[in-house]
Order: sequence, then structure tokens, then C-alpha cells
Amino acid sequence: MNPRRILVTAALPYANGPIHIGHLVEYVQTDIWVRFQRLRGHRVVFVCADDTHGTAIMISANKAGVSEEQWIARISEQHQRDFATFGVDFDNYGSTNSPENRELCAEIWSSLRRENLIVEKDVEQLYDPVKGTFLADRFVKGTCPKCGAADQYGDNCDKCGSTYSPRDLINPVSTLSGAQPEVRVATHLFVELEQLHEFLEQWTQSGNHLQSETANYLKGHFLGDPLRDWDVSRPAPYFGFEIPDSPGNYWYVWFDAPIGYIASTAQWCAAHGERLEDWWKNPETEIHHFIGKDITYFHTLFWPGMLHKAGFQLPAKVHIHGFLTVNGEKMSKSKGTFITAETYAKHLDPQVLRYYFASKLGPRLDDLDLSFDEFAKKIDADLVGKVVNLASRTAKFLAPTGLSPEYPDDGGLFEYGAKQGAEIAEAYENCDYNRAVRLILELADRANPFVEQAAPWKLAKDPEQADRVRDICTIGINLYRQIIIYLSPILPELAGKTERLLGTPITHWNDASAPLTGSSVAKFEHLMKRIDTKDIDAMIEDSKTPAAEDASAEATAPTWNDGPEALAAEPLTETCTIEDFAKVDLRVARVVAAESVPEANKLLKLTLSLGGDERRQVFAGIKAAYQPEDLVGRLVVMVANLAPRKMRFGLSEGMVTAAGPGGAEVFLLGVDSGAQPGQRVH
RNA sequence: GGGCCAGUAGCUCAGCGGUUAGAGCAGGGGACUCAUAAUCCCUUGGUCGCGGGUUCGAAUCCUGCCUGGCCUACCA
Repeated sequence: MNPRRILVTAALPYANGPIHIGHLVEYVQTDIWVRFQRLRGHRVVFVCADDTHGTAIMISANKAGVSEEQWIARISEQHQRDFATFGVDFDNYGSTNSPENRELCAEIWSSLRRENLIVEKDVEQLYDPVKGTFLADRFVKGTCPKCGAADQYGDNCDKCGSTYSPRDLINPVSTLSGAQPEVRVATHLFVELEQLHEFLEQWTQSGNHLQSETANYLKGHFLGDPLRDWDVSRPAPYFGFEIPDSPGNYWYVWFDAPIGYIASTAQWCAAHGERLEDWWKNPETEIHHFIGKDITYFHTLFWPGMLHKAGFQLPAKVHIHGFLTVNGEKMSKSKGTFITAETYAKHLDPQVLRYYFASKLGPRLDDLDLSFDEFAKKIDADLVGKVVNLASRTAKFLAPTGLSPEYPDDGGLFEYGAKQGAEIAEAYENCDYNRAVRLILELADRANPFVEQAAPWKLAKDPEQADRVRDICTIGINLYRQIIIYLSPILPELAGKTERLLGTPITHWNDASAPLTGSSVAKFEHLMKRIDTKDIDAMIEDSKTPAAEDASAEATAPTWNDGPEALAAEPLTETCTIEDFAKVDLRVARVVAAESVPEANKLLKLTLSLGGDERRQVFAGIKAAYQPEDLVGRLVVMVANLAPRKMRFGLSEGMVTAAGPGGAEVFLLGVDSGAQPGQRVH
């Protein structure tokens, strides 16, 4: 087989929050495919990047009290750490906020200009006069014009399901500032996608670039009518790239995000002495995108259109997958099923999640359910009980002698496994991982009875039978290794341990058709742990956040179960007057700096901002409950007129309000978004 | 309202025109003790969502209905 040259991308995660197990479905799926192709001897470059532009990033950075650049740098670091934890091994991890991306955006943009695809149109949009920014629909709330339900988003009503323009909302309010938005007109730039209608019809409906259901979806929803113009600009202020020939306008995040694939490849090329043209402008290179079904639209219409007009190579295939549900339901923060990569890894082994996903993933875009019950059973039964068990019951007999010099007669077991390699490879190639896993596990189901019947542990008691024992175990361990080679794209860590056990690296898929002989075997060590359901419970508990933080929980009528203990521990005090209360000047403040006081057991030194240049230094006894870095940027409520107090470590100019008995059980009072530092609490 | 997908043993799924419908897990019985209470053997269990049709023959094709999921409903 001729080696193929393959460029693989996974969707760019938005730099607005942590990676969670739902994201991981995609990155694991893609990484498995990449590892598989490499093992087959193909040339693969696997790139990704953080998607860093847009209004949401500005808001998050602003809330955290840092610049957008600082914010995205922090998120990028977290994302890359999480991917590494789960064995997702990119060749290059870039950022859409990179010079390479800016340059490529400009290049593609000028192509679109040259092709006369860009038109200007005035757009009326709501504008927040306090924040000085235009508002996307989701940043406006108000009363539904149809049914009168309060507190609905700008584009549709949760209560009655009607859709409308944010301008129709009754009493609209900006969620950023609380101000009443006004209507303003701005000039936007549009891509006249309709000019590409025929090309997109042809590209989406032929050539097997898309799963059939996606092709049907596009045909039914978009390609039946003239394609609408695509609004690709946003007026300042906007965190992104300013459009070179349209000052004051910025490329919409969805314009520059997919170009980030190319930019990330460009970075890789620069670092490895390769030419970008070979990867993006050469028909010999296969480009494969892996994405979730939510972003189908961008990757199957705009993106091919842009590439086509700008003279880049079109994707060979866009692989689209469904979403993750947990225990049959959408992930939920209040139920503890909104599990971040970091939290998962704190409690469970990352590689077994890869196995579970693989055992459920198919080539269709169906949703995938993570049932923890099934998860534990699958790992224990398949991996520990069947696969790893093969090694653990044979390796120790081989440690003293090594493998037999010639591969013994095994009744055709190894040969059968080698033959199955073709079918397993085909399943991987088609992203039909659950089929691949089924086929591989069948091999383990054949291998265990062989070992059972041959019973080397009985023969081992008779020194006369030493050769026979070695032969049987040579067979057993080779069958094990064959299985591991097939599983290695899914379980690279287990594959690595196996390489060390047998002192032989796995370098190619075809290693599975040549048994090892004569080599030594290391002392057997545990390869994999069974799942302890206590760890799953702890992980779910760890993922739970108060119901109030979960928007979806509001709709599902949460049940509270608040006991009387807290009140009993600290009974209510005597009544005070409003004047008494007014003596205490509570203010919203932002933590702009936080550091641990090394000599103090309980104290953190906080610098609080009351807006403008007003700063207060406060020592707070919350060391056991909060990490300084987690506090920077957040809003707190402080007692601003408390008499300053000299402490051993410096002057404390106020105090931060918090509840809880103390120690690690301290909970800072939060402030709903919209509040500004310096505002008084009444 | 429209579209797509699925409905097969308690659970997860395979089979997608051809003998009495399969696997894994779970359940029941036994064996073994090398191995992470792992493994092995035997076994219980299904009018293949429901009704029509095509065919010598249908879980498998067509059609209607029911149920569930996802996507849409003139936003992308």
C-alpha cells in the first residue's frame, strides 16, 4: 500500500471554558484515527488550535479582570494540559490569535474580494450605550412579545417557543451592563454565498465527502433555496482581527476560526521545514476534519466555499459526530454529570474513557451515551478480565525463560487474528470503532479458552514439561500482543506498557501478523486497574455545582434538601434597625491580586479594586478554601468602611464577606454578573 | 409542522432477502485456582415496536402507524 499523506484536524475548542468529557468524544475519536493511520504507515499531521476571538471571549476576560490576551493564554495552557492527559497528541496546537492566522485570513479575504464575493450592507443592531458595544442576541434579555414571559433571551422564548428579533422584546436589557439597548446602524460585510451554490451542491452531494445524513440535511435545509449572504464582519469593539481594507470592522469569529486549521499547519511546517503548499494546496494530500454536528453548517458550506475560491485543497471528508449524553441525559451541572477533563482525571484513568468511547463510536452522527454502570462493566470485563488477563496469566511463566525460539503450533489462532486485521483496519478507517472493538474482543474470547485448556500452571509443576509450558505461554502472550497492537490506537498507554513487558516496540500494524519469538520477558507488573465505583461517585460529587449556577436546572424544578444544622450552629442575633445596617458600607469589589501569606496559616493577602484607582489591601482568612489564582478577577462583597487594622503582615483595610463555619468550609459571597466594582450593597 | 436516525433477549448491541435469530454483559448451574473474586464449560431468556404489502421465502425490501432521540421551524 502506498503511504498516504493525510492532514487531520479536530474542531478548535473555544477559549471560553475548560475541556469537558463531551469535548473529549471528538478529540479522542480523532486521535484514535490519527494513531491508526500512523500505525498503518501513512504520513499524518494532526493539528488543532484554540478558537480565541469574539464577544464571548471579551466578556469572559473582562469578568476575570484580565486582558483578552492573558485570558486566552491561560485557557490555552489548560486545554493543552487536558488534551495531553487524555493522550490526544497534536503535532501542533496553535491559536486563531496568531500572526500566521492573521496573514492567512488576509490572503483568503483578498481572494474573496477578487472574486467579487463581498458586499456591504447596513445592519440594524442593538447597541449597549454603557459598554459601548453592539450586542449579539444572546446578550439581550427582556419580556417575550408573544406570551409576556419575563427574562427571555433576545432571539427566542423558552416559555412559548416563539422566535423574534431582539428589537421586539419588551423592556430589553443588556445582560452586560443592565442598560437599555438602543438600535444603531452599522455597515457589515457579507459573502454572497449564492454565487457558490452550484459548486456547493456538487461538492456536498457527491464524492463521499460527507455522511449521507449530512448531505441530506444540507440539501433539505439550505441548498433547496438561494443561499443567504453570510455576515462576516463585526464592528469595533471586537476581539479579533481588523479587516485590512475595512477599518473599524473585524472578521467575525467564524471567518477566522477554520482558517486557524491552516495557520496551525503553517506553524508546524515552519517548525519542521515543510511547505504549507504541500499540505493545503496539493491534491495528493487528504484533508480530514472531525467536528461535532453543531458546527456542520460552517464546515460544509462556508468553509468549502472559502477554500474553493481561495485556491486551497478541499477536505476529503468532514467526519461529523453527535453529542455526549451522560446516563441518558444531557450533561448537567447540578446532577454532577457536567464533568471536566480535569475532574475526570483526578478520579479515574483517562485511557479507559478512550476505550469506552471507542466501544460506542460509530460512523454515524448519533449521540453517544456514557452510562457509568456500563462503563465500569466494560472496563472490568473487557480490558481487565479478558485482555490484560491474558498477559497476567502467562507472562510470569515466561520471565525466567523468555519466549520459545520458534512460534509453536497454536491451532491457527494467531493466523486467524492476523487475518482479522484487514477487517479491523477497515472498521477503523471508516470510524466504525465499535465494530473494530467487537472484532478485537472476539480474539480475546478465543485466546482465553486456549490458555484455559492448555493449563500451563498444571504443567509447570512438572519440570519435564518446561518446554511445553514455555510454548503455551509464548502463544498466549503473542495472542495478547496481537490484540494490543490492534487496540493501540485506542490505548496507547497500555500499548507502551506492553512494549516494555516484551522489550519490543510496536511500530506497525503488520506487527500483528508476525509473532515474537526468542525474546525475553520482563517481570510482570499490573497493566490496568479495575474501576472502583466509589471513584465514579466521588467524581460526580466533585462535579456538582449549586443548582443556581445551572441555567437548565431552573427549568427542571430542583429539589432542595437544606437541613437546620447551619442555623442551629449560629442562631439569629437580635433585631437591628435599618440605620444600624446602613452603618456598614458593603461594596462590590474586584479581586485584582491575591497571594498567599507564607508565614500565616489561614491568610491570603488580597488587593481589591473599588473601580478606578481605588484599591484596598485586605487580609482574608480563606487560605484553606481558595487558591489565590482562582480569586483573581472575581467580584466579591467587602466591608469597605471597616476601621483599618494593623496585622503582623501589614495593614488590612476592610474585610471580605463569606459564609461557612471556617477552615476549608468558607464560601465567598458572589455577585451576579452586571454589578460593577464600587457599587454599594443595599 | 418539516427532516434524519433508531426501536432485535433484563442491559449494550450484531445480523440488513435464504436453513430452527446471534454476541458480550447480567441471571442460573458446574469446573478451575495461573491470573486484578480474573478464567473456562453448560444453561435460562426474544411471536426481531405494531398493522398491511412485495416475495417461494422478511428482523432484513416497500408502506402506514406508534414510541424514543437528534436536528430544524424561515438565526447561523
